[in-house]
Amino acid sequence: MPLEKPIQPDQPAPTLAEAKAQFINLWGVSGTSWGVSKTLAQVHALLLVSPQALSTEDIMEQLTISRGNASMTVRELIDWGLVYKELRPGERREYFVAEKDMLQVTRCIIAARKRRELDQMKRTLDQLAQLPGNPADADYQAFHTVLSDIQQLADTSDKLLTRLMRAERNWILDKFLKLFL
Amino acid sequence: MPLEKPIQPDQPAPTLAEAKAQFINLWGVSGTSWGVSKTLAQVHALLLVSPQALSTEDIMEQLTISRGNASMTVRELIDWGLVYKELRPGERREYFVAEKDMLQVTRCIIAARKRRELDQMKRTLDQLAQLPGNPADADYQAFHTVLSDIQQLADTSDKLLTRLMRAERNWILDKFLKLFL
DNA sequence: CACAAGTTTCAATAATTATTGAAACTTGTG
DNA sequence: CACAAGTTTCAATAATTATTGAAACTTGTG
Repeated sequence: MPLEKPIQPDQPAPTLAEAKAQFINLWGVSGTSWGVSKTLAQVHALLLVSPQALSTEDIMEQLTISRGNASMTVRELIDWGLVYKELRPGERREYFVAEKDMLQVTRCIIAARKRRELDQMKRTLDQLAQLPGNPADADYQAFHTVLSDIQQLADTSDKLLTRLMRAERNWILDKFLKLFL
Repeated sequence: MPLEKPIQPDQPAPTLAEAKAQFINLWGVSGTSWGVSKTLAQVHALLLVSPQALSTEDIMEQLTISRGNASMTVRELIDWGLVYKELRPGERREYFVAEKDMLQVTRCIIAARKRRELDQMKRTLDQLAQLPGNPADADYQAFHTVLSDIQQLADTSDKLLTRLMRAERNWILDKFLKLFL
């Protein structure tokens, strides 16, 4: 709740905490239009703007979410490769840090979305394209044209995304953009 | 319902109708992982594999959805630029055809997703970056670094998507892929 | 092995999002 | 302008998805 509507500060300029809260809020909203849960995006944002590693307890407190939610969400972020566990010798409690290199973050996000949105579809398309039918039927041929156009498109996207994922920072900035824009 | 579980055909090979039904199903499932409603994706798929234009009535019937749903969904597809109205002289009823050129379809989808996912975020980011704070504070600077990294990333994505949208078929296939893969 | 300090799971519930369907609207025609 | 043949809107409801929180589990230590 303190993160949603920060109290009016004494000085006119917003405090750092407020700015962070707004950022977490923005990321949460954007997250839902990106197809991830609000909480996932918010935890990611919180860790991105935290200089130190945070514990599950910290995350629960700062975002006012339940322990279960925090635990599951952090685990998912680790799966995506966006967050790392930080273990402190002699402490039982686990701490979490976000990957701060935005290029790396982008790679993880592209990889995750590709897995979710593209790979499954390609598998099913391949299967569909195999269904044999009457090849003399004009209607059937039209259907197959649509199908193979989509397959080609999926393949092209796949290649493009794979390439982007492997891209180096300089490659993106220099070769790519300067060449094409 | 006939579209969900097609009855066993007499001949071993699947009928065209079955293959189409499976495609509509696939597209519907993929749609949800792409963040659009199942119905939107299904109506699009249905129109993609229909050689003739279909009326609202046809769509309702073939997908067993309500009139309201069919009406709203078709209107949204028209907004996206994926479907056109076809008016027949002397007829009150409206018919709908899908854009069949997959390159064009891709452009529409990229444009729509960019609008939804990127443009709003860029606007809010710009706003956030303006919030002034204490520039001497190291913590504050770290925050601003994250912010401007994200902005740069958003800008790069924006340019890349804009470029892709304008791309010609041959440009994509030849120059782009052959050069980079 | 008992306990403390944590983490994870998962059934119940809350929140969100999509869909229905009846009423309101639009448009062309006699 | 009344009516027929359609389309659109939108409040109510259904379906889906996210979240809670208590119970089960895990792990290290005396």
